[in-house]
Amino acid sequence: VNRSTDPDWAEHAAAELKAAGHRAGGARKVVIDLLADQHCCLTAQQIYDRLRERGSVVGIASVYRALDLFTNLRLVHRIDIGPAAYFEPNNPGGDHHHHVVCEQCGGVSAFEDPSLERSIDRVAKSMSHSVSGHDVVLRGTCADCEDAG
Amino acid sequence: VNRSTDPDWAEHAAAELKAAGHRAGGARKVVIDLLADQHCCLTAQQIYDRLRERGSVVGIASVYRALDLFTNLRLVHRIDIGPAAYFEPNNPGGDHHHHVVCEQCGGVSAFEDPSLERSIDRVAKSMSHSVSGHDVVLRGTCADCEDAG
DNA sequence: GTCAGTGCAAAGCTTTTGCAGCGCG
DNA sequence: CGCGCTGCAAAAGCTTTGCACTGAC
Repeated sequence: VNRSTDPDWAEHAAAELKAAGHRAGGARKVVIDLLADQHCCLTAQQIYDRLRERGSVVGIASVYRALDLFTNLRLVHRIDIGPAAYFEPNNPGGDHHHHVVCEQCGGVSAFEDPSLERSIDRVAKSMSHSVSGHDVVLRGTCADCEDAG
Repeated sequence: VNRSTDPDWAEHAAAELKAAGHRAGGARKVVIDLLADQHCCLTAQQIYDRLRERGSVVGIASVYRALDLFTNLRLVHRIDIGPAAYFEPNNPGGDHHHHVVCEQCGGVSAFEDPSLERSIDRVAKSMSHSVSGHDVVLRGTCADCEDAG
């Protein structure tokens, strides 16, 4: 769960945008490229900051608009953790994972577990609600903070 | 997962507050009583509105302060869904459940599944992160919206 | 040339904080 | 009768929206 740089996803996202009738603006491109480089989820603010560090001057409103569009097209996945929303590439097919949050430092990391997925799928099928997606968030203290505290 | 009114929890919460050295203010009491009456989680704004409907004039700041205190004492459980935080009584021992959100109407309902819990506990134990809690959120379309749409 | 996409600034929500006064213990 | 709790109002995040302008097609 630590793959960096996913050119396949970036291409996939660009193709889906075009297919949905959207033009290829500059802000969307750099947001896609940044997301494709990440190994875990980021907030809109983190994306904005990293883009500016890289020299891409984009407005934060464009970051939000891009993320909103990508989320609606199911190109990115949105996770609500505490007061902010986190975003990450939604890889069609592979790499389905969930998140662990450190209550001390706020750090977010990823994990995956096929048998947990099977449990969730089974529950989802047994409900009257139709279920199209899910999220699991574990909360606790990460190894670093455990050592420090 | 549809038990309304939980006087046991209200008593428990009051006792824990006292034990932690807190005074019994009016705002905290009505928030506890309201939460004890609910069958599912509420946002701070919903709690504020329902209290005023009932004739309890409390400031929304006091609602937030009460919820923050209760969460720290682990008397209530906080769930982040979309842009807002939801709160519900944290029943010691029984009634551990999770939530399903309707993407159409925004409605939140509860479900429980012991085998899902076992899956999560097993994953939690296998991590370097120490894990003290977790949440599962399913997203989809509820039966009513499915019929309507 | 048209209109989607963009950046900036202002506004909207949720949540937190400052402060004076009330009231529990 | 002190200090914790409360309500109001102002402020502090996160996110969305209005608007004029740029640039993709």
